[in-house]
Amino acid sequence: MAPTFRKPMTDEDNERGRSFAPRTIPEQVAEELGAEIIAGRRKAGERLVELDLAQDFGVSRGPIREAIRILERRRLVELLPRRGAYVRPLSLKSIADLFNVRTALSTLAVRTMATSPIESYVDTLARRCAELEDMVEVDNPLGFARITTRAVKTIARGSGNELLVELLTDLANQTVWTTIWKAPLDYRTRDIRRLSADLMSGTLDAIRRRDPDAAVANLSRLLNEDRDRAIAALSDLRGEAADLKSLPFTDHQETAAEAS
Amino acid sequence: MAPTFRKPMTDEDNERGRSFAPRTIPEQVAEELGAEIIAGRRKAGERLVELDLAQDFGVSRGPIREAIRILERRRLVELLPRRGAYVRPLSLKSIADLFNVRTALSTLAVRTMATSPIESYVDTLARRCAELEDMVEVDNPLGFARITTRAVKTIARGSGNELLVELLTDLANQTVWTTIWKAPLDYRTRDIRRLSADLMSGTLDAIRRRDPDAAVANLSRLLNEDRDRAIAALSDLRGEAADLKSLPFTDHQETAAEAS
DNA sequence: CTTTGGTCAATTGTCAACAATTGACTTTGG
DNA sequence: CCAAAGTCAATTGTTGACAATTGACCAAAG
Repeated sequence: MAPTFRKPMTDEDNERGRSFAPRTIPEQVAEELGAEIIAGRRKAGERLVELDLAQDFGVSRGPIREAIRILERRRLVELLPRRGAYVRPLSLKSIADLFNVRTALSTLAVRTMATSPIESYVDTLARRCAELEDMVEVDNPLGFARITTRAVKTIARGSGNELLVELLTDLANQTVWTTIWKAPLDYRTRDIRRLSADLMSGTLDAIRRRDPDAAVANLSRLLNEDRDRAIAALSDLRGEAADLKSLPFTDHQETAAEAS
Repeated sequence: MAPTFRKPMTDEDNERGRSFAPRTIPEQVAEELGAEIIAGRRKAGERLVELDLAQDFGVSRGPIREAIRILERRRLVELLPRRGAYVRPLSLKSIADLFNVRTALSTLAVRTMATSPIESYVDTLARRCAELEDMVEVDNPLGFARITTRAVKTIARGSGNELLVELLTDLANQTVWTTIWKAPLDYRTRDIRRLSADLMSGTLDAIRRRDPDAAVANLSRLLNEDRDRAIAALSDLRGEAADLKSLPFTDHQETAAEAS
């Protein structure tokens, strides 16, 4: 593009319309492209060609390359050396694995928070609970999922463990993505939303009572039921889930740093 | 600094064709540089200047840039937009956080493995236990720590959850690094090695008995004692830990991507 | 003596051209 | 007709040059 110093204003930019813009171009591209992936506009397994992306975003290949590495870090794309980048597809098993890890980390977060909470986040969590309550009667499962995700992130923040916040943010993005991706969005019925909202409130109460075990019990039940429903819903699409296994890169390469 | 050994990727190299180097330059650089960081040759908080690294490794800045992104993914460096890359320093608190997350993930791994283990990894774990047993009487705390790390990774593999393997590999690298970094390496006395070896064996037995709770109990006790000793040892160096706080980026920047 | 503002070198961000590799297609020989 | 080898376009890997930003240094004013 012309030697301008800023990414040209596009529709996507207006869409996001945030007051504080991300600074560098790779970050902007990563955020936008990541949003496309999470929103399902880029299909699982789709190849991401650098030159195409460069033209789409009006920048050269350098920043695109870095953006792809950022998205790899966020587990949204898989990078195969010399073979290109692909939107990371998830097998049914790896989705289950994902939910299990998420639950394990959330459990640590909520236990920590219920032991010595950061008060301001308790209030934030209370707000999230209220939002969930309001959404019980509304048929907006995706919105409900998003609030749940935020509540979990609030719990991570409330634990004071920044590492947890970081890890759970990435994993939560993936679970939302998964949910949107192919699962029937209406698998959260009204009854289920009722139960989820109650469990989250129960978690909040337990935190306020400084009762770690109760907090863990509530939250892990919530997340495990979430997992079971998501898996069940996805299993119904077995046909499509099947050709998922045939996609490129279910295998992982060696992590080299095991130097003896 | 004087780099150890590395291949300056020249035209001659390509013509001759390297027998074993199917990997790309950024990966090689990341591995080498990551090893330097883990080995403590690069100090915590040290700035990594692209041009210097480029000259050290005999390549241009492009691959260096990507290598840095790889190391950011592995949590070994912190990347500040337009301000450069730094060897990630860890506050006492974030070390504790790290160990806690590691325990939480290991707990999930061992519970899964004890429920439905992949047999081949049970054997591998048995081998690790034997190695630990052999090292009880030897005064090689670093080696002991490494075998422990490998055993944990084996447990992750044995759970069949690839995500866990990936996450625990990164975190384990950091814990080893931390241990080397400033903690007195001799904080693992013979008695402590004795206990650790026994707890790992207990974990193995529990897995073989298909007793998840016992497996979790053994392993989490092992890891938690590890954490407590590491923290205690590091706390003795409070003076040095203090100037750690004065390093660049102990403050937490906004996580802008609070996906709307 | 502190503060404000400007200048400048060092460093990171970006780009476009070039090199090397891959995977598909074509050709050739059996 | 099939198999093996060679060819080639598309794509990723790498580079050096150029642009933009940062933080430090220094000067002048309060």
